[in-house]
Amino acid sequence: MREVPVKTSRRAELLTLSANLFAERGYVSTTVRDIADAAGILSGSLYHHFDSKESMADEIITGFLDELFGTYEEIVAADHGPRETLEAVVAASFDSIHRRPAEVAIYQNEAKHLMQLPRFDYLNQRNAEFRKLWNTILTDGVRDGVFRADLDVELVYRFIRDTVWVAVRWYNPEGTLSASDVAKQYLGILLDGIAKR
Amino acid sequence: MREVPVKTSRRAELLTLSANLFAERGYVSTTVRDIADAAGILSGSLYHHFDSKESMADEIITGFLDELFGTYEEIVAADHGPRETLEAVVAASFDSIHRRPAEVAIYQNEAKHLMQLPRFDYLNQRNAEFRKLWNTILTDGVRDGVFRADLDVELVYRFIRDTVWVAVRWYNPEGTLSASDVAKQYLGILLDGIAKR
DNA sequence: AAGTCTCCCTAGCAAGTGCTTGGTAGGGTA
DNA sequence: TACCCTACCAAGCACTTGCTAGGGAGACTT
Repeated sequence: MREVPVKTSRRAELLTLSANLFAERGYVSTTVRDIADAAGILSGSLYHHFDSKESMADEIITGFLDELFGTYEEIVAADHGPRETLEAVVAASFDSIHRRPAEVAIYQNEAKHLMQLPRFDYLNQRNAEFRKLWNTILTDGVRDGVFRADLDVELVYRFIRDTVWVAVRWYNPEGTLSASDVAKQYLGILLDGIAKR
Repeated sequence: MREVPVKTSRRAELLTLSANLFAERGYVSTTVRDIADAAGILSGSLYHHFDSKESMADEIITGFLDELFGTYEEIVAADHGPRETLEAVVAASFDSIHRRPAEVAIYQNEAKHLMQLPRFDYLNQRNAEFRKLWNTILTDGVRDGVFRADLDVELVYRFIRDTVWVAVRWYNPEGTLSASDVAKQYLGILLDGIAKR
């Protein structure tokens, strides 16, 4: 009934491997032969583990999004104020960039194209969830007088969303700058601006 | 000696067309047959106008970057203060998103991969120029007391760069929100933050 | 009238694409 | 002994990729 560890181990290994390749070279530019080469097997052998190249990407993205939104739900459930919630969500996002850079990169770079396939319909749902999350935080914050009243909430949402995720392009998990450092710096700019008082 | 208008017209037509396709579907996913179909000709006929698919992308990106950096140079040459320069550069960038969304999208999405080809070495140079531009503006601003002293200039540069360009993903040139509207909102957040005083 | 140039077509090639097939070595289970 | 499982290989199929060779119709130039 339970999955045997050994079975999932090889799958997970191959998924991690292909996630890195997808992130580096892009989904379409990564061939099944590339993946197989990296794994030290032949391309046909991949199809013992997976139905298709597409299903590999699916599994990678699904796993990532499930974990990410699990974290978001915990934060929202904690039910702190808008500002604390915003800070926690931003911190959690940068943390996911730190821990799963490949998955974030794939989500960033390939989602737009994959979303068009029926199989990846859930990406649209996740986007809607994400948008709702941010709109709630920002709207609550404006209502409570924590955020400026003249904000275009929809626009601010887009700015935050894009700015946070796009950091995956330059963030180095092994670098001296930690994810929480980046989050603090970013929140400093976002909340108080770069202009001197 | 001079190029005949008709000659460049057809080229320009095909370039605009392929730029749109590259932006929508991505460079690798756009086939020469896709481009030819959109132009109403056969794929082989494209090679009367261009050496290769790669040279089409090259010409598109080069044209865009030359224009963009021309504008930047004018702004820097005007030699206003750091804050005004920053505002002008941001405004010019959003304006280029408005006028050439396809080119910006291509630059955003494909530069990373194209840069690895010797032919596209100039992308690295342009990146260096861009970085220098922003570092100068920010460093000068900190020196003059216009920007906060505790800024990590390198980090702020990355945030601004990415945030501005990534807007091409959602900005709609035909929408109600103009490029200067977006620039104003963005500068409001960047300079003064979203938190209420 | 002859030549040249632009723009396109017909037809195809070599290299690569995702994926399928039949088969096998090694291990565990009854 | 008989059976099944996991993980893989060898070979190749149908199709797509960027690109090429050679030619032809029409407009312009000389």
